Amino acid sequence: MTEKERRVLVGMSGGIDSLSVCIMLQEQGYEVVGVTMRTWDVPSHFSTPGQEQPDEVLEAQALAARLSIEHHVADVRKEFKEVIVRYFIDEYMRGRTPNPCVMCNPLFKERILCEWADRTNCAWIATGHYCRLEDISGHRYIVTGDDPSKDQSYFLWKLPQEILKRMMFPLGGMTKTEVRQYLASKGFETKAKGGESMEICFIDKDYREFLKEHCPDIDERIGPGWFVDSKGLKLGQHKGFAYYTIGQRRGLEIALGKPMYVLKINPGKNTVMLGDAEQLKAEYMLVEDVNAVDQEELLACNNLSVRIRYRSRPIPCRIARIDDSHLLVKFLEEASAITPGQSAVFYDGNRVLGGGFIAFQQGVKKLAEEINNANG
RNA sequence: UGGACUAUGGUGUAAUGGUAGCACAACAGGUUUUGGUUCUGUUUGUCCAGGUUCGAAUCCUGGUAGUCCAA
Repeated sequence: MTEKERRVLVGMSGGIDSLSVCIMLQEQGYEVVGVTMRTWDVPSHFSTPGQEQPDEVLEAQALAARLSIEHHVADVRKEFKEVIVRYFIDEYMRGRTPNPCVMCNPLFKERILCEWADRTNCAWIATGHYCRLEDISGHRYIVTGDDPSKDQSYFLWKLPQEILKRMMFPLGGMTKTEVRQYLASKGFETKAKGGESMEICFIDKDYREFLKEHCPDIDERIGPGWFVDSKGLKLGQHKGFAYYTIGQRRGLEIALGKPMYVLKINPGKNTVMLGDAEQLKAEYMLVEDVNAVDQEELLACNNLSVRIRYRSRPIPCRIARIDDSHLLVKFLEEASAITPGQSAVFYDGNRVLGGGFIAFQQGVKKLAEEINNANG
């Protein structure tokens, strides 16, 4: 084993999970280097007057010092704003619902960790994600973590093979409870009992406030419009389509005697369509920007299921290829609130075969019929 | 302008003269590495002024407002 292969870079958030990763890898004989990314300064994360770094960065530094590991702070605020925050705002302005964690992991976090790994002579990169890796016939797959309530494979479908081949996810075989117990047994009792680690997440409170702050002309660009029903009948006024997302119920400020949900957002007409829970259900969906470990395998899989949002069971499905980056998905069980912009992640059992982003669903039924006719 | 009807939380509605209830909305909390969902909890009301009654959302009188029909 070369010197480089003994060195592993850990993305340290200052939280419970990444700390546990550091300790575990140290115990396994690795030389651990910690990197903490300063992505976005959330005002509430500066709890002491005059401090220059946000709390999570200070916490990570303190933990690294306690473990006597080399530690760096990567100030990536500018890029984060230009890439992730920009994407986040643009998606809402297009009438879609962004999936920032999905974009952030491959396009940002892991890429920057790679750069730092090269710079610090580390062969490996580790994070505290709850998922596992499996190598099958030359491909490396992400597999769900063993703690079903914590599994984070959904957010990682976009990671390319070249990055995956350097990665380690030491927590994939553990439950959150086990991680806490482990941490306590290593002398971090207080930390182990602490609340969930504070996210490195730029949404402090409500994303709507965030949009207004960082897109000051939003209300000029997309002012109030109409809530309509599925027949186009006006139901009331909305505040601007960017403030809503498919499946949303609360915050509509409209009383119709039964719960109403956002069915569709039409940015062209600035209308937001509402309906009941029944109308939210879908048989088909269109997925774009498809990215598979092995496209042939994905298309041929007959045990396929798809997750259309984090924290939901994968839904059994069939897929048909439309072109290189588009798929038509047919759900075999009930699916609800198909939300453009969110990720669709395909699984064979617990193994991620690929994913894509949910597209606008215009014409999806017609497309499905055409494909059925062509095949039948 | 004549006639008829109605008036209950933010909205829509219930309550033989006897504790004003329901749904939706709103708010708060829990859950949660995106948004949304779900769960738990909470607030808010009898148009106004009189009268009858042990007791009025309910009955009576007047006012006010709205809707409908007539012109």
